[in-house]
Amino acid sequence: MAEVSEEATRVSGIADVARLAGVSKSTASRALSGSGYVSPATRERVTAAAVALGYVPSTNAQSLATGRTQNVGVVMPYVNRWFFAEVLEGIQSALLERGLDLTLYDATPGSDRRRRIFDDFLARKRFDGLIAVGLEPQEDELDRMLSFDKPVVSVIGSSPRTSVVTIDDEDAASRATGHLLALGHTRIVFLGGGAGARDHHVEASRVRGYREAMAEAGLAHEVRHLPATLSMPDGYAAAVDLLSDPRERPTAIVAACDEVAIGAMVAARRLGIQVPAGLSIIGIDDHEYADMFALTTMQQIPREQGATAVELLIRQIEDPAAEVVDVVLKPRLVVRSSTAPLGRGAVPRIDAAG
Amino acid sequence: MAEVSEEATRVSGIADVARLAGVSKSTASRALSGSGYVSPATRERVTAAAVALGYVPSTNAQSLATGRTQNVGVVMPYVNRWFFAEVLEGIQSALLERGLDLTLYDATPGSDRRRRIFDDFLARKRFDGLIAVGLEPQEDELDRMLSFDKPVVSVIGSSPRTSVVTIDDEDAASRATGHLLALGHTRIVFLGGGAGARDHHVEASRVRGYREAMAEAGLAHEVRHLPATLSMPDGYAAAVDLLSDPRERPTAIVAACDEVAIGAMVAARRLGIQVPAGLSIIGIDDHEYADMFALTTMQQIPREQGATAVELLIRQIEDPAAEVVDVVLKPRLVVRSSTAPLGRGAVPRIDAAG
DNA sequence: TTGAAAGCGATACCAC
DNA sequence: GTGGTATCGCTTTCAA
Repeated sequence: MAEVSEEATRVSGIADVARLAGVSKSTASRALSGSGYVSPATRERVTAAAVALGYVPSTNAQSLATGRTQNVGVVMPYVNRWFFAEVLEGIQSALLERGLDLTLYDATPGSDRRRRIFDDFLARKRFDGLIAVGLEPQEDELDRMLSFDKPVVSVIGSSPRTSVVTIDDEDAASRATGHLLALGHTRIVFLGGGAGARDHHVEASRVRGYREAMAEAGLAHEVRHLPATLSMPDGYAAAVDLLSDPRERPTAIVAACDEVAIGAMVAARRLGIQVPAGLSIIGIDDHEYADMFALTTMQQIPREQGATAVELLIRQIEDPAAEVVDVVLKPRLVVRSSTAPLGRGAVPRIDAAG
Repeated sequence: MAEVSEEATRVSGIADVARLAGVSKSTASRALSGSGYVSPATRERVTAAAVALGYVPSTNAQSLATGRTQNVGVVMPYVNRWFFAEVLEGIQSALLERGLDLTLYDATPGSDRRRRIFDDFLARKRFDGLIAVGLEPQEDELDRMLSFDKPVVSVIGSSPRTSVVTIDDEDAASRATGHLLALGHTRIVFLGGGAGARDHHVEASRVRGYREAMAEAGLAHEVRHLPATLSMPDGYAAAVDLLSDPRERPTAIVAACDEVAIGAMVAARRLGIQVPAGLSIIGIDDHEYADMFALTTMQQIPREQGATAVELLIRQIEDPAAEVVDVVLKPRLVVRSSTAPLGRGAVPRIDAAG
């Protein structure tokens, strides 16, 4: 390693570029950053010199001088769940397109790590803005993020103090329930959410949407919510409980998300219950696996939510006075074959598409 | 926003701390960074002043002065696959413990984005070291990463030029196959891998392990590899093909990874084939869902691989002369109930644990 | 043990 | 249009 770097040409700075182009540092800087007057001829010479030297500006020096870091911080509670991973990818590509780096803060809820992230790491302000994914009501954390005096955009969750990108969770759950009602189901259970100690905004909204749809259909007495973490294994376990007793068994399930829905499907099959013949299941997400499980679901596209969040953030970085906006997406119903009219469910086809 | 920042106290720098403590900037710096001589009394006064002012050093200025960024770059092809997400979490927590930031470069294979990451982003050298996860043989990309003259550690893949953390893929597949052979199976198919254009090192090694185990058992003529992407939907689709024709059907499957294995299980159930009664399936990973699907598998713990990678990297950052090492982990067999002796498979139990 | 001053590598204001 | 120079905030010799 040592011998390589000794032979290698010293990394060149803007001073080298200026020298080679026969201009001053200031002119070189102006020519390269594109701000300020430089004659076309000079600009060309400087650019050529930069290319010739393989000049790469030091972002550190730039940041020091300008106060801009060219970097965006992303705070999210998990990275190993479909929704979050997709949002992350959406954010990443939107950022890359604009030449911005992404610093990830994986802040598992309730962990010491999370506290440290908020107390120490974020305080370094190595970002021009922050995207908070699924941080939920936690007011103190939001306070903290806003205290840095840099723009913040939330994905998921409602906050009057930041721009927000989210789906209308209540509406999504309500329409999912409506789909089942339209198929003639009345014994409809809502599965998942409300399992943790804290009140999760997304989960609560979805439960509410379900409740209201049931109430509107005059089925308030049939309302039944079975809590579970928003994960496939937990959805599976909860569904096994739910479905084991034939007398208590519903004819349809609205799952809090696709992972839970798929867990429920697996449980149903394990118990010998045909889906959708014996049980209809609808989810919310349109998860990567939804197609293979032929899952009917309310589709959201987290990748686009991530990209939108970046857009909103950039806007605010460029113009701090830009207004805070909410982008509320309406998921669309994607019908596959995990739902069927009550009592007339067809046995699912067997092929790659499910 | 403007009015807030105007009322707020100006963010304080080390100069303010020094002034408050009644010492010079240099002394303050020494006291805070812990390098160089400072009398205990002075140190205390400086520390107190720093706390009083809520001083947070500017990492940019620090980096500019020291050349250290306090930041590690992580390059990985996906973030939405179990293995990668887990490795990422492992890396993140190890980094946070040491006060280092993590910049993520999600370099989807073959994308323009990926090229840009290598050409432009990495070139900024905003990191003290790089962790490359699953970058595979790509020599040119490795060249590029090494050209920055900063330490690089790979997770997965073998490279004589960087430290590597990986499992012994060949051994894993070979032992997985051995497990099936021991149960009396002979018609064993290897499912997954080898689907893309490029030769994926991990996949190739696993296939080889399978081949050799079969050959050693005198079953070279039974060797059969069905390609598929390492994803659940693809594993599912490939398995549907494989299992549809009863005459061609194997009695056991070694899957290239758990996602493929689970896809195959779902396919089997869809086709009415009992697992393990009619078909044994073994995977490699010990995926989050393995338990719920009662999948027998060769366990690896990617989270720990990530943490190990961080350790190796730090060591090299602190001592560039530190030797390059390979950490090769041996997965252990976790027997659940997706595998059974040939012809005597029990019907799986029905409970939460699978 | 402490302080003064010279960088680190850019940007940006202000003359020319 | 272009160049000189102060500046961003910290670290780090080198004297004292």
